[in-house]
Amino acid sequence: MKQQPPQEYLSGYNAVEHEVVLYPEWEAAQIFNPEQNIKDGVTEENAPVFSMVLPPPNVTGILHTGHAIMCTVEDVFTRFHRMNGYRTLWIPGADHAAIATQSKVEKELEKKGIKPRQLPREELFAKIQEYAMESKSTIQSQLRAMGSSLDWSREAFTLDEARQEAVVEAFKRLYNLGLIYQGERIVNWDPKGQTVISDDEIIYKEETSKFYELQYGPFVIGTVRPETKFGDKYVVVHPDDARYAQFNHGDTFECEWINGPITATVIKDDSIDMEFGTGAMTITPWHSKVDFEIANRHNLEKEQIIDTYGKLLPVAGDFAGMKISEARAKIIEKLKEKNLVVSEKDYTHNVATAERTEGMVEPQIMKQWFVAVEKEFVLEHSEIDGINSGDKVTLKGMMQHVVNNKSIAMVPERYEAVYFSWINNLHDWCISRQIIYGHRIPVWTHPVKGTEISLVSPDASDTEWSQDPDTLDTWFSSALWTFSTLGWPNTTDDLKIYHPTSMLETGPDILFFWVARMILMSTTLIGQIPFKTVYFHGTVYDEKGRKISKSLGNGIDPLEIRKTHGIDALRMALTVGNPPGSNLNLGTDKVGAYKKYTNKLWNIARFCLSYYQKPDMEVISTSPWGSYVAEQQEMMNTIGKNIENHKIYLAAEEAYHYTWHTFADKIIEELKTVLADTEHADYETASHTLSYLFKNLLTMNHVFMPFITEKIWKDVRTLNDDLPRFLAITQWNK
RNA sequence: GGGCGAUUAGCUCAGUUGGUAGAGCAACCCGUUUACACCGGGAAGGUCAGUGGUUCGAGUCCUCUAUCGCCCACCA
Repeated sequence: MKQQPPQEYLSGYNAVEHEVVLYPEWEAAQIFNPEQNIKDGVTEENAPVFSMVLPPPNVTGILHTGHAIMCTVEDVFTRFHRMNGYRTLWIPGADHAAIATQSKVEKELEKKGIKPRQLPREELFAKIQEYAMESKSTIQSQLRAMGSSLDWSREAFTLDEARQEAVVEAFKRLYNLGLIYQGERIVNWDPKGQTVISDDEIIYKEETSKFYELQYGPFVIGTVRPETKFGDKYVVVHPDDARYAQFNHGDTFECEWINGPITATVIKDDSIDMEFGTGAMTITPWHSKVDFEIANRHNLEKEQIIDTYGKLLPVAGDFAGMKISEARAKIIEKLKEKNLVVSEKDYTHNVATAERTEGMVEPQIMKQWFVAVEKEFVLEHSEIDGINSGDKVTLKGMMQHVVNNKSIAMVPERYEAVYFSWINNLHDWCISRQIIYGHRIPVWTHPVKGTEISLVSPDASDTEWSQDPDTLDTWFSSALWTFSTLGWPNTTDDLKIYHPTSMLETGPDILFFWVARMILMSTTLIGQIPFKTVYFHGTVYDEKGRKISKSLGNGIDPLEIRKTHGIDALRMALTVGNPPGSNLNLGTDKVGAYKKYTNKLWNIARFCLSYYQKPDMEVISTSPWGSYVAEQQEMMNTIGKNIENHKIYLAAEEAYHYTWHTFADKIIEELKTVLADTEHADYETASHTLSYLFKNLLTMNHVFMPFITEKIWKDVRTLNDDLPRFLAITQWNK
């Protein structure tokens, strides 16, 4: 018998209309909560576990294609495992993104004429927090819009109460192990942002500036930064340089310099490049990393020339108080008057700028907090392959070990080499920042009673306790993410069940910032790897392969495309042809192609719902179309295998191809002639077979296109009421 | 300077251990009384960047080159 499909199937598929209804239904039924799945009998309690954390989006912006790709890929893996009987957990959250958030809010305050740095600390913090909370709720709703099957009951924020507890505990343990220390070191100072930043937060920009050769006693030295040269009293040459053979290490000489005569010392050091310039240079240890190291090797004096606002100090004499940018030309003028400029030419080189503020980075020697990556310590508790509890280890060593022995696998594999090359050059991690938004360094000092690590004052009645004014690098708290979201430092069931997590899916741009730091924290603090597999998705470019940028206006806004094409279409476009680690050139055309696909599926449903009846396997077994059943089963196996092997780009394409060119073009075409005649001898078997294949077709497509398939499932259930309430919790192979 | 990736149909890209080149989009021809014109059918389109090699056989493995992209380091 034949029935009318629901009225809405008579026109094309309207994506948004269904999307906005379905997500709240999923959420209300808590089907993305693994414990609820067990209660509902969807998952066995002792089933294998699939767990994953969502890389927490920064609270500074709105969802972009990068987020969309992340949600999509992760949701495909999550839904697939949930539908295959795994106890499946995917945890949502957001990152407070310390510097990024603070500088964004400060800019807005400045526009209103408010000087943010003059506000009391608490007041500025409150304003930033207010912005962060607002932005966070926007992002949450956008993650839902993508169809992400996240367990919202476990939502976390890197700066919420539970995570503060985790951060303080982590700091305390590392401090007690001697891995966190405070030291005077040369650091990257951002005068614009008024904070230190880590090496990884530097962006090098090409710049053409003047390269001067200056007469320095008997030497000619080169520089692009004459404004730092006031205090230079060491000239460094290579020990093997024949040109300077007559000078010995430690020789001194008098020479005329910017502000009058000085006494200079000759230093011989291997690090000098004899080919470059004259092979002689003077050093400014306070404001250059390389110079700092040379000075340390030879025990030379260091003197600060530039203050933290980028202005010259009294050592500059007449130039004191000037900004370096304006001082440079004037200094050269004076040097010319003194006849000390030998030559000048254009020179292209890279200058260090701060990622967030885009200000020039000015190295400074400062007292900061560091994590020691090469210091040996005893790892009390270890579940790591190849490391025993009580072994002596270093952070660097463990970070290398777990990837080296494949405890953690990266997909694609080539990122392992990138990872190792970074680790090999790793220096101590500077974790203190001179901003106020973030986790405040939990170090309290007392003039008499010493130092304590805690979130609040060790003794509120004793006002002599004072807390370190700095905050922690935002990556310190996100490095704890795989286990802080599961309740650490408390010993929770969640930790036991879901950690180590199964997979981390993220962009390769945060391999060092985040992936490596998570490995560091997890191995050290809980003696486990944080995840077994790291899957790197590609970067999205436009259809011409250009970077997405605001000025080009070439980005696809997921929320706009949602209105015109629907999320399912976007998800397909982001999945097909997007292998891990390779870039994805995405244009509206591609999304349009998959919009047609959703419509195709819609029309398949219109046909199949007309002939649907509860499939009876016994009837089907006598069907002349048995090969279709076998073929579909094989297809689903292939798709499943490809997902397990991280080839979702192939899996999605296979589902697409099967749906369109096998199911629609072959199977429907063949069965429709039989179904047109209710008296046909094969009518019953045709109807049962079609219904069965159709039901599986929805399952097959659900992980990629959750909305449309779930909507159709609802209509299938009206004809087949013993099916699970949601397709999202229906088993893949049943 | 060091490293990685890419180069396949007009465009965007697949091509799993080497065995006669694939998809989508675009363009071309034909076809609309009931699943769908957001469609169906058909045809067309490629010395797989170049070079040398291994092999019975190379888009696939190895050499070198070119172009593009990315990452890391950074020289005063």
